[in-house]
Amino acid sequence: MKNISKEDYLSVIYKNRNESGEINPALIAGKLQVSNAAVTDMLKKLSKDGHILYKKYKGVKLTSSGEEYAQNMVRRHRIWEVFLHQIVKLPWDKVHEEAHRLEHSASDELIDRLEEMCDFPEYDPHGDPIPSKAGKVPKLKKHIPLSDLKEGEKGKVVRVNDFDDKFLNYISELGIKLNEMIFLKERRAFDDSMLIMISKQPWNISRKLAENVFVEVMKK
Amino acid sequence: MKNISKEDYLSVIYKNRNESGEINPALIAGKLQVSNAAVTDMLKKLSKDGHILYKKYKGVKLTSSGEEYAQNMVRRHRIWEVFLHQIVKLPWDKVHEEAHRLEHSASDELIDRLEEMCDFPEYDPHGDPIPSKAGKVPKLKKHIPLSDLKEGEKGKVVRVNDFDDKFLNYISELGIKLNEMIFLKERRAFDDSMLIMISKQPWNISRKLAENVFVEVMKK
DNA sequence: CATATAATTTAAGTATGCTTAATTTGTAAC
DNA sequence: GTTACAAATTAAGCATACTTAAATTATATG
Repeated sequence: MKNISKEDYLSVIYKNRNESGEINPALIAGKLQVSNAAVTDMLKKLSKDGHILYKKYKGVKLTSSGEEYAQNMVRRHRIWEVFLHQIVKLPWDKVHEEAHRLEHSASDELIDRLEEMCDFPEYDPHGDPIPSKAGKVPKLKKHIPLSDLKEGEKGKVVRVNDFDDKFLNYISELGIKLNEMIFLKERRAFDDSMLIMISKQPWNISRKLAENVFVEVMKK
Repeated sequence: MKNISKEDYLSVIYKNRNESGEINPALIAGKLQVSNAAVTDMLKKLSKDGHILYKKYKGVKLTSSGEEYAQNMVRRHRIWEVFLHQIVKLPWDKVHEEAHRLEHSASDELIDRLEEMCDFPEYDPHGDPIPSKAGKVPKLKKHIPLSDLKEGEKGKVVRVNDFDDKFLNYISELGIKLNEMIFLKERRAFDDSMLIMISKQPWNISRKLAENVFVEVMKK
């Protein structure tokens, strides 16, 4: 129970860095709901531990050691999510929060056992890939945000952002879940909202919502 | 993830207080492997929180609020133990350590769900009673330490102390487990050891070991 | 009943991970 | 190329939960 904060920081860096592997302190602060000063503090420690490359006022990047550590934390989190959903039968929109608390506590052996019980899943209940014990990360099918779907197109939900519990709760009420089909009927330019159909039910959704649901475009 | 230490202190007090509900700081320090000074420190905080009655140099006692809190922690721990053993199939002697890490993290809702999955167990894998959500603590059958068994008597294992992982591991190797029959063949006065039979296998065990295994005396 | 000793408490100090406020730096706009 | 602004860092301080060493208290024994 010692490295909870460090583990959280490394996870956030791993999950939110850009294509070149960099991330701004302010983004970390936002995700973790702490001050920028707290982030600077922790970056120094992580740097001293050899988990990140860090130059003052320059970018932050994971070292291979940091990458390994972070990837393992992400693995732990996602395996807990699958386990809680698949075995314990917690609802899809509740597992994120619970898994976040448990991910720091379990032994590696328990995580491996849970993975086995879930039959070595490749994706978590939100569609995010689960790194294997050996460090392999399953590839996702090509997908785009729902907000980029064109009028008249159909998409299959392959991933949703789990940035917020209320968001998950809400889309779950709309019937949005993994592998569900969404048909984009109409876009309303004036407020960027859009009318979608989910199993014959029409819903009007905001751009913000659509940006956090990812679909594989289906041929008509 | 805030009250880990407080929760541990309250659990230890709950589980180790004497018949009049009191406990010495030194015993707490021993169980938690911290200094006596650390205990004094925490006792002040727990007292300020209203969880214990505490007078300097006098005894320590749980208030009803502290009792409730502690009992809930014990409940959480023991439900995790049963779950890890019964559902996850971890070996009997491994669940204590793992449960200890998880007990602080799960939500009350998850604990209730795990309890339901295990079919509302009354005892954990070491024979300790599990307080119900309503606060009821199942009674144990009348039992004595194995060290008090007389030569020629037979006892059924109803409980073992889970004070130490190595201890559990060792007795598990001897074949000692819940509901197992133990026959006391001979006592050796000179070193307080004793010769026992477990499913036709003889073992010589120390007094220390025998003091931590509890049996229900069986009629011949 | 004085005193020795063991348990307990206090005092001072450490590490971690935060906070707010002040300062420094990088960069984008003029 | 200044300058203005936002982002990042430093500084000072706080809470938690420990540590060791010194002081205090309870009590057990002669």
